Amino acid sequence: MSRPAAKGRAVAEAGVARVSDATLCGFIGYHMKRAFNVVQADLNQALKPLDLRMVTYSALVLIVDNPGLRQSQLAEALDIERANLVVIIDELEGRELITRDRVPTDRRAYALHATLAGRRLYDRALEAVRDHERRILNGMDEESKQAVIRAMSVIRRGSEGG
Amino acid sequence: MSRPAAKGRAVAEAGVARVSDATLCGFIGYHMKRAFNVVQADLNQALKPLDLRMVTYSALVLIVDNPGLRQSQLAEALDIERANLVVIIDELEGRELITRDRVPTDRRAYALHATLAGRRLYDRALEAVRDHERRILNGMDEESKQAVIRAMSVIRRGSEGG
DNA sequence: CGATTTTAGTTATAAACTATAACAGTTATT
DNA sequence: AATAACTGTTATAGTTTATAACTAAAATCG
Repeated sequence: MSRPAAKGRAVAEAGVARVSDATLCGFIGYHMKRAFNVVQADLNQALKPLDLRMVTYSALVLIVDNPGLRQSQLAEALDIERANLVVIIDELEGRELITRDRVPTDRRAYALHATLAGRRLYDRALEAVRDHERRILNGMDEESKQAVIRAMSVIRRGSEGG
Repeated sequence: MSRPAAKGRAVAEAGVARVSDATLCGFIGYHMKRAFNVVQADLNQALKPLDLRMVTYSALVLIVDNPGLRQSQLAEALDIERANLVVIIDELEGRELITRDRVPTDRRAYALHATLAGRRLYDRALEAVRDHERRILNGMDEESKQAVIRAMSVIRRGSEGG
């Protein structure tokens, strides 16, 4: 009788009543991380039926869109180490979604090309990712989307020049 | 003489002239990932002198701001597994930045508190992170920042309800 | 030309991060 | 009192990311 015990909480004190992240909320980066976690989780969920992860999906898209791409170009575009790209390419090639074609004029390099199966999966994946974005953006208006893209570009640009 | 060879490019064809990420650029998630990579790299760089990483920094901030916090509360707030939080707390405790205090009313739990050294590091870290944000946002106007925060909140909210 | 340096792809390996299951001790439920 | 649920922990395996070293081929330069 003497203690209402908020929302059915039991006797033992349960630390703080509510965790405040007010300080962290003062930083854009915090909001970006939290939101990106959601995006990544949902995206991987959306790609799972196609047996793709974020990185294999991105790689496939760039290979389809840039026929003849070299592995080192792809690694740079994806911002991952050449060494780590190898296993990704191995996987896509093993599933016969892409081919590694020796380049006659530079026998060190491989030119990457998507197979028909690769292009078909590309189409399906694109569809799945469009659905995913519609879902996570939840009816966000076009203006807001553009504002985000502009802001993200500012951040990205900053890391290049001086 | 017959071949200008764009921008001093040597004889062997170097795959595609320029990698197009136009398809991926159609997705907000892509822009977020690219930008977040930059943020994360710069943040970790900024925190390195203080021997903090993104996650240890976030944990320290939440502990300072929420005295008496339980590990399970912190794990949930940081969106990481209880099991994985243990080593993080171990590290902060080992450096005497925080203490694990047994709770008399619930002898399973530990209440987390920052030490004086922890609060001092908190202050320095906050300063460093503010500098970092100023750097990466590169003079972005307040309105754009708020637009980003609103958009990130929309994404984050979407993952909670139905 | 021939020696040296650079590049492309690869392998091996370590480090860091994440997820899962199982456990002891304690508290809550019925 | 018996059972279930919760807190922190350990162990472990899977993933991702970073680094160094290697082969083969091409570019550079005396």
